[in-house]
Amino acid sequence: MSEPSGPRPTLEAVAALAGVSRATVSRVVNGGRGVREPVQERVRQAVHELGYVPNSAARTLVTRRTGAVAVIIAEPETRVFTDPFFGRQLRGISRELAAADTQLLLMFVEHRADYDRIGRYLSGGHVDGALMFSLHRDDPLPAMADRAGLPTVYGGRPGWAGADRAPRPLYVDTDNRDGARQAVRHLLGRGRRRIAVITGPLDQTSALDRLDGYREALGVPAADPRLLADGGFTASGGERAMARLLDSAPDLDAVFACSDLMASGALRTLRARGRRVPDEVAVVGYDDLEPAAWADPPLTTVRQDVEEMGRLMARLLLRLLEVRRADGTPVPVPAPGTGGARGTAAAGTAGARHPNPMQLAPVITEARLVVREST
Amino acid sequence: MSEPSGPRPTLEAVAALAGVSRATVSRVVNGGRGVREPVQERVRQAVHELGYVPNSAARTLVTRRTGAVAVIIAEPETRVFTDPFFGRQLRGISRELAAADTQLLLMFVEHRADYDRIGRYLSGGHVDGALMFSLHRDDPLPAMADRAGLPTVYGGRPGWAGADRAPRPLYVDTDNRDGARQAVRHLLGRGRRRIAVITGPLDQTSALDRLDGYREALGVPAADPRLLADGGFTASGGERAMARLLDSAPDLDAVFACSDLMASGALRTLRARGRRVPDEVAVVGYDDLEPAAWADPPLTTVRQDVEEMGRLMARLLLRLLEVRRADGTPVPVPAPGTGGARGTAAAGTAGARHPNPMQLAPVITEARLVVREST
DNA sequence: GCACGGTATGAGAGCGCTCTCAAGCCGGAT
DNA sequence: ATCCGGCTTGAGAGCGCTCTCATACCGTGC
Repeated sequence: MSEPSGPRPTLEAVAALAGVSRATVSRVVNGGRGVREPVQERVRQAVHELGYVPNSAARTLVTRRTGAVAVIIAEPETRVFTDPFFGRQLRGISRELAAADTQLLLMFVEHRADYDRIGRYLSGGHVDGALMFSLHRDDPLPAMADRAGLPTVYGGRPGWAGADRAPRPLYVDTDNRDGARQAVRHLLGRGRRRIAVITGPLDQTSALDRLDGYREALGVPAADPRLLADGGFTASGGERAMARLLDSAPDLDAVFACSDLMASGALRTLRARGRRVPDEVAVVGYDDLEPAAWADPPLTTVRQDVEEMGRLMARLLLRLLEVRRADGTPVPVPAPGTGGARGTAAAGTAGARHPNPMQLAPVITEARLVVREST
Repeated sequence: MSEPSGPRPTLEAVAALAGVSRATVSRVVNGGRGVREPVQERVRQAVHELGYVPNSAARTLVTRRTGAVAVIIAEPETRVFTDPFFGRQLRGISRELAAADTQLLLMFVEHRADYDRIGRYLSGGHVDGALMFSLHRDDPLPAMADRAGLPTVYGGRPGWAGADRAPRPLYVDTDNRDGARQAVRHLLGRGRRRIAVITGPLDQTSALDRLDGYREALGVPAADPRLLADGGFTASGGERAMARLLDSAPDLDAVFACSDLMASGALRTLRARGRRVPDEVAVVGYDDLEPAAWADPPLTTVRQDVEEMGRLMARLLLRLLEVRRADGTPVPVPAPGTGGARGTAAAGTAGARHPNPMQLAPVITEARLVVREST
């Protein structure tokens, strides 16, 4: 506490001051199991006096644990910071990791070259595990993590989940299909008959699943191409998609936009073209984040607890790390539903002393319609 | 490349395969200075064959460098992820750090307890330096970084900058005062006479400086309290502030909101109260981020290149680390303007072999009015 | 009195890397 | 031939920690 600069004190120094061995100090610093109370007290006193802080590199070198996890966002476009979705999820993750004293390493993938750097990083033993978001089809990241033997949890169901590929991926997702069904049924219930859909990029499962829900609710084998447009999950994409839809199907009386951001874009186009909402065209969004509440008129939307999803991802990963550490072997992941967890079940007992590996299963959270003035 | 699991290969293994010593492999891995080409080739071959990746903990242990910097966001409220400002800045930082192969550790401070954890972390040698944002008055973080001897660059001028306290802080900011002056002069130029201001939290220098610019442009020693309201830099805060202003000064004909987000909130209130924009009330925002372009009507605002500010922060820190490494001594920071750098000058020669310590100065970037329909 | 099991502490090896220093080698100047 | 300087390479110490193993110590039960 007294020497601000100069070499940082080591275990050795603390041991000398406390009149014990390095090993004993190490024990005290790591919980003190098997050290008598008076000795512990002496050691803690010395630690305080010298302002000792363990050197993380040395610790990592021998324990093979870094106490950090990587959060990788594979979104090449500007979406990450214009869509509050990522921020919210990140916040949930950050909170949960902080509670477990685990550090968060943020990495963005924007260019081809980034994959190299990140691949090297993941195999470099810098982190204990990884959280990955918003993967598109054929993203090389999962294979990299797999090869590096790095425990990974995905945000959103990865494309190969359910396929034969082993090991089964661990992920957190909402029930996109059901959410979309609720949205479209709501529109049908209000008498709308020409319901268009603005989808996300169709190489992402969340976008595909929402489109599937739309089809199911309508009871059609495939969506009418004139009523379908890809808005790329961005506001300006939603704007353009809405324009295309109005051109190809001028008689539409409702739009289901697969994200609030796209819905807000759609609202702008509708206003520009003089279509009144919801009188002439009803609009439903998805996410229930800021853009929904601020839109004019406020959006009917499908609520998903994004922050909670982030927290669940973090908990799942921390749990996976705990289990791995206990027995060293990779853990089989049951499919969601079949003995797996639903809702927050998997994380409910995060404090259990002996984690049950069977709880390491994908988590599907609920989606729920929130009705506002746009419908 | 063949063994996916099993213990990761070490320098030793590579050395054995290449038929050289550990030291030589180390040299090749770190650039190969002083190693003959055929030997280098043999080593690289072995590295490739074994899929060798250096162990970062071991390296850090001896070099005392981690290759990571902490980004600390001291925003207790939900502002961080609703205001695109942070995201943009983070993006700039992330890009610049990635280019320098430096990792980004993200930490949020939300509760009192977080300070402890972060303090410990900063003194634990986990990172080589820190970037801090959005500090409020009396934030304990700068003192912590200082005590830990951690090179730090601030986003936005810290409160004590210019005071006697040594060492002078290194920061990146825009010319908030000038930006505000431009905004208010613009309103005056259009014949507005009762111009209100919605400020940010007045324990932040950026909020204070913008308020100062407002006063200067109006040529008054202090703002009329009926024309001033704190909007806390949030959308809903702007909404409430606008309502208060309309109550206390019903005859106002213009509002300068010190962020786009607050301006969008103000627009909502104005619309709700039936005041036409810009006919009855002109509105100017600040930032020129998404909310400005999407607002209805689109906002006249003061543009600052937020992403560039992030990049500059990162560059400044990297530079500082480079200099520290070279001579080990703390570097004096000249005041901005007095021999310091303006605009991007400080970062212009980032690739110089022998960095000039004199370039390690606060950077003030330009603010520029962008006129749109709201005025 | 002595063997015994259990617990508290210390000694010391080693985690994987970098870096200093000494040794070896070569060509050119003496 | 001899020496010198520069360049390339290897040997080995050591970064700060954890963890195994041996040792010392204690109280029991025979």
